[in-house]
Amino acid sequence: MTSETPAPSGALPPALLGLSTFLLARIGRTARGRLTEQLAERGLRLWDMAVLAALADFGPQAQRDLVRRLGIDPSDLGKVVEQLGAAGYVERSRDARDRRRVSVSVTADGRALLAELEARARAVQDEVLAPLDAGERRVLQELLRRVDEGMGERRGSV
Amino acid sequence: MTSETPAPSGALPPALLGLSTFLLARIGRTARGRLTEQLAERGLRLWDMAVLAALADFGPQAQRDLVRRLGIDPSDLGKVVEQLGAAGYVERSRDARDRRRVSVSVTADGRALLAELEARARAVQDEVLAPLDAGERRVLQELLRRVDEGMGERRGSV
DNA sequence: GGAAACAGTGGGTCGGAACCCACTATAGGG
DNA sequence: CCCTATAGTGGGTTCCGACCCACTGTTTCC
Repeated sequence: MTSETPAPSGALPPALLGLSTFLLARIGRTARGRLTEQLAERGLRLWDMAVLAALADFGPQAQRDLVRRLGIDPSDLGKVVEQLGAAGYVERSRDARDRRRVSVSVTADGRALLAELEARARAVQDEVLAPLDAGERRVLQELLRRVDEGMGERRGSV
Repeated sequence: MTSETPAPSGALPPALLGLSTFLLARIGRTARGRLTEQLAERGLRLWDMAVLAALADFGPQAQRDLVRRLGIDPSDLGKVVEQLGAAGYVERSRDARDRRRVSVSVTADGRALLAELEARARAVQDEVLAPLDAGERRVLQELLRRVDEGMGERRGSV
């Protein structure tokens, strides 16, 4: 019944733990890691989820819109959409008005998948935020939302 | 005065923004990235700072202790210490009691460097947490600290 | 009708982080 | 004294995400 985790014997340096920057980096990394793990169980990555969410929330749109919205590289998006398409989670069709564009839409299967992924994400969340009660989680969520809003977006937003 | 950042035209999917997991992943990634940037200007990486902080906070110790404390790979730590030593930020000496061990301590230069790095980290923090006032930052810090404490530590803690 | 801009695709590169193994030197227990 | 465990070093590999270029087809503007 030995722990699966090697686990540091001592505590981390207060000099680091006192920096929100550092905590954010550290916790964010863990959250990201666990989320990625969950997605990997379905053979997916963060971008897949982001694309599905964008399509579900904003409706069918051209790849170029997804590129701008998500800050993903056009080439990479192509690959993501290709995979999602092959698996039946999204559909692609040439835009009749502008035949350069490929309009992408999420299928029913895609929506179902997204729901599952969101559930997994929420599970990760419950794990990570375990020390906080419901009220505190709401406060945290709100603070994070505002921080996120204010962040000058650079590349690779997701 | 055109923005240096390409910047997504539209907003991100609410389905994602509603997940704290996602916000943490995203913000944490940004924080980490900017911090890494700052360190890179001095030719350093996160591990360098972590090691300096650990030495400053807990005093001279063997590499093996740093390995356990920080959850870093022993081999990687060796490289970090080697670099820091070459630059004069830490000193290494064989432990007289147990000559297998290499005791590492931070030098005056190392402390000065650490102070500078902390200042840079705080600058990043001011940037990232700009939307929050002082009180809110304190709340956030406290929530993060508790979340961090509760996180079952896996590998690569820093 | 031709030139220039744009959407998308395919095929890469590059750098970083995590990880791992083989080896030396030392310690400590029987 | 031998055998095993430990500390550290050197030299790798592997994986992934971000990035980039060259190219095709299409539109737009003159």
